[in-house]
Formats: sequence, C-alpha cells, structure tokens
Amino acid sequence: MTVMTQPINENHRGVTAADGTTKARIERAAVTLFLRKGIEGATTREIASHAGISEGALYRHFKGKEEIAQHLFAEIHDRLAALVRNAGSEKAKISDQVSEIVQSYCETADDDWVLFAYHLLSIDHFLPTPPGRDDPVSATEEIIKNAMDGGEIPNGDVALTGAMVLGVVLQPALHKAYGRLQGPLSMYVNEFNQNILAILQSSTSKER
Amino acid sequence: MTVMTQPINENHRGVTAADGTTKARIERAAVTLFLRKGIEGATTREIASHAGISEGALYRHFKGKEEIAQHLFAEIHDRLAALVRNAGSEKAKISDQVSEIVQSYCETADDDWVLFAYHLLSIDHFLPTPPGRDDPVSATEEIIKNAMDGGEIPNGDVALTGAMVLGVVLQPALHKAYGRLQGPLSMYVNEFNQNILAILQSSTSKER
DNA sequence: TTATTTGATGTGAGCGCTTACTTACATATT
DNA sequence: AATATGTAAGTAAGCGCTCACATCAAATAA
Repeated sequence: MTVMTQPINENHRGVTAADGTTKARIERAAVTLFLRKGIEGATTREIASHAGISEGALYRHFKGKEEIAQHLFAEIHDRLAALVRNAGSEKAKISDQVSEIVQSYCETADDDWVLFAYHLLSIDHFLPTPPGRDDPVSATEEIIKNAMDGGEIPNGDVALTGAMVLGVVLQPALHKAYGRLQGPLSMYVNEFNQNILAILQSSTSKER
Repeated sequence: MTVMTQPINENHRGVTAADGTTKARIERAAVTLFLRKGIEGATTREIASHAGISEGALYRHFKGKEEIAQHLFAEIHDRLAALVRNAGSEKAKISDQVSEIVQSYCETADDDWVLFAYHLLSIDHFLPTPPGRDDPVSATEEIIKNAMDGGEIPNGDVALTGAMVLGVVLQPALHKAYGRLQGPLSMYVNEFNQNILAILQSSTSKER
C-alpha cells in the first residue's frame, strides 16, 4: 500500500484517550499500524513495541487484537453516526443540514486523520453494523428520506442517492489517504456542499 | 464482513480464463475467497480445495499466493484503465465520453462482479500503481484536464473533481458490494451520467 | 506395433516460521 | 497485604511453501 498518515499527526485533538496512559498509547500504536499495514498485517508484538511495553502487558488492557480493532472502529463509527443524526434532528432546511454535516464530518476527519482513515479503509472488516448500533450511512439515508417526504427535494431511490452523495465526500477522502489529494479535507467543504446539493436536487426518476 | 457475491454468479462472461483449465479454476476459487475473506484471510489450502486440487498442485501454476492476487488485480485494473483511455482518445464532447465510460464501466462490473468487487475492495493492497502501468484514476483525471483545457467545462482542481466524479459511481458500487444496493450496476447509468455532468459543469473556483 | 523416455501435472506429508495468546513471576502503588 | 501493572519465556496452532514420489499422455526408440 502506502497510506498517507499525514506528516506525523501526533498532535491531534481527537477523543481517543489522547492522554499518556498505557491504554492510550496502545490505542495510538494500534490505529497507526492498522492503517499502515491492515488489521491482519499488524502484529501484537509490533503494537506493543510501538506503545513502549511488552507484548504481555498489552493483554492487561485488551482481551486481544480484535478487541482493540473493534474498540477503535466503534469509537469513530459511533461519532460519525451521531454527527449525522444531530444535524438531521434539527428542522433546518436541507441545505443547512448538508453544510453542517459536511463541515463537522471534515473537521472530525482532519482532527484525527489516522483514526478516520483507519475507519475508511477497514470498514469492510466490520460490516454489517450489528443491530442496535447506529450507522453513518443509515443516518444519511434517513435525512434524505425526510427531505423527500417533506417535498424539499424530488423523490427518488434513497439508497442510490445516499450512496452518490456519500461518494462525493468519501472518494476524495480515500484519495487523500492514498496521497492523491493534499491538505485537510475541510479545504473542500464548499465543493462538497455544492455538488451534494446538486445531486439531491436532481430528479432521480423512479422509486419511492 | 459479509460481502455480497451476487446469487452465485458462476455464469459470468468475463475474460478471466473462464475455461475449465486447472489454472482457471484456481483463479476463480482465489478471487471468490479473496473477496469473501480478504487476501490475507484466504489460505492457499482453501484456494486449492475450492479449485478441486491439492495444495502442492497450486504451485505448478503460480509462484505463490501473492502472485495470484496480483495477477487477478492487474487484469481488471488494466481493463478498467484501458476502458477509460479508449473513450478519452475520441474527440467527442465530454458528455458523450462520460456516458460511454459509465456504460462500459458498469457493464464490466456486472459482467464479472466478483472480479470487479475484488478490485474495488482490495485496491489499497496494490497502491500505488507501479510506474509504467496505467491506472483508471489517472486516465479519468486526464480526460477532465483535457475538457478543462478545451474550455468544455470550467477550470478547477483536477484531482478533486476526478475524485468526486469517481465517487458518484464507486460509492454505489461499494454499497452494492455491501448489500445496500440491489441489481446490476448498469441499472443506474442514467443517474450516474446526470450527476457526473453536474459535477463537471459546476465551477470549482480556484486552482489550475 | 510395442517399449521406453520424458515432461507436465497432481499428491500429501511435513518443514520452518510466525502468529495470537498464556503463564509464572517481578515490581510498584495503594 | 493486596491489587494493578509489567516482563520474558513460553505454547499450540496455522501459515506459505517445498519435496519425494505417483500418474499419465505424448514423443521417441526398438
């Protein structure tokens, strides 16, 4: 691969136990290595070594490698889902909802790019989202559905529209992870907003 | 995970050595398991077993597991890149280029969905594309750049525009792989065309 | 026609290595 | 004393891959 981890972004302001506790250092080491080499490719020895502890000590804080991977994934997954839900619960018009979501989504990504990119690149390891747990895609689809039902945007295939809208943001995010785009994701919020609205307003012909 | 492999699509018309030779059976077994469990997750024993041969026989046809993975990836990667290049070489107007690319891209995906989905989901294992080998993203960006230089669409950030355009198609493809969208990808060509053109025509303000 | 050689293909036992995880014990903090 | 946290040396399992050998069809020799 060769995923861009940002010029060493150790000064993120993320929520991921950023303090200097051992558990936090394990999480940082793990998410960095998971992003760089994949979950299967990163070994418990490496993670422990990067965290500055022995391999055995790792098991004082987590049941195993998979638990670390799930814990890290759940944290950013839930945060992103909540972010979309919050903007959706307001009764603002759709364009305001979009711009608020795009803005805080990009800020979340930039704020802890390693964690965000880990989520983006290993999401297929954790799908489908287990029942009872919220999901950014479902939250997005619900906002779109409400806007259609409210007559704000033309009716159409909710799943398809949601996918295209997400693609406008997530593909640039992927390209940033691959080094094809530079700078923070927030740099592109205006373009994201404009094109998402265009997709939402376009009449998608058939279905629901 | 739980990737949708299409209701058992053994009757694809793909080019991947679809004959009944041992080598072809190995490739089919490999791409199916790589998609279902990831490249690292699929074992040589499993691949051989699904191909109906012993593990040792597998090494009569390939140097190793990684060579199989690379061979399969290169085949679809090159095919998709060529597909974009071909449509770009014509001097048609941009809207015709887009609709031709979208159409044949979706047909290629539908024709051998397992191979296409494997490419989509494990592309980060093979990036960056080695020098000298063509790449669908670069081909897309070049078409966009030409359209900008020719004054057909407003100037803007080529890399960003390319990413957003690709996202309109690739995110729905991902959602199909995850089971969130049903039916062949070709079903959505009209929506893809419409929204890609909207993105291309939108003025992306600064740069280049 | 027969007999022999040869090369391609297949087998399955197993080798060396790495892996995630455990355990017996040490140290430090309360 | 008790609990939390650390260590180093394991262990068992699984991995990719190799190897000595079998099979068989086509080419060559008798």
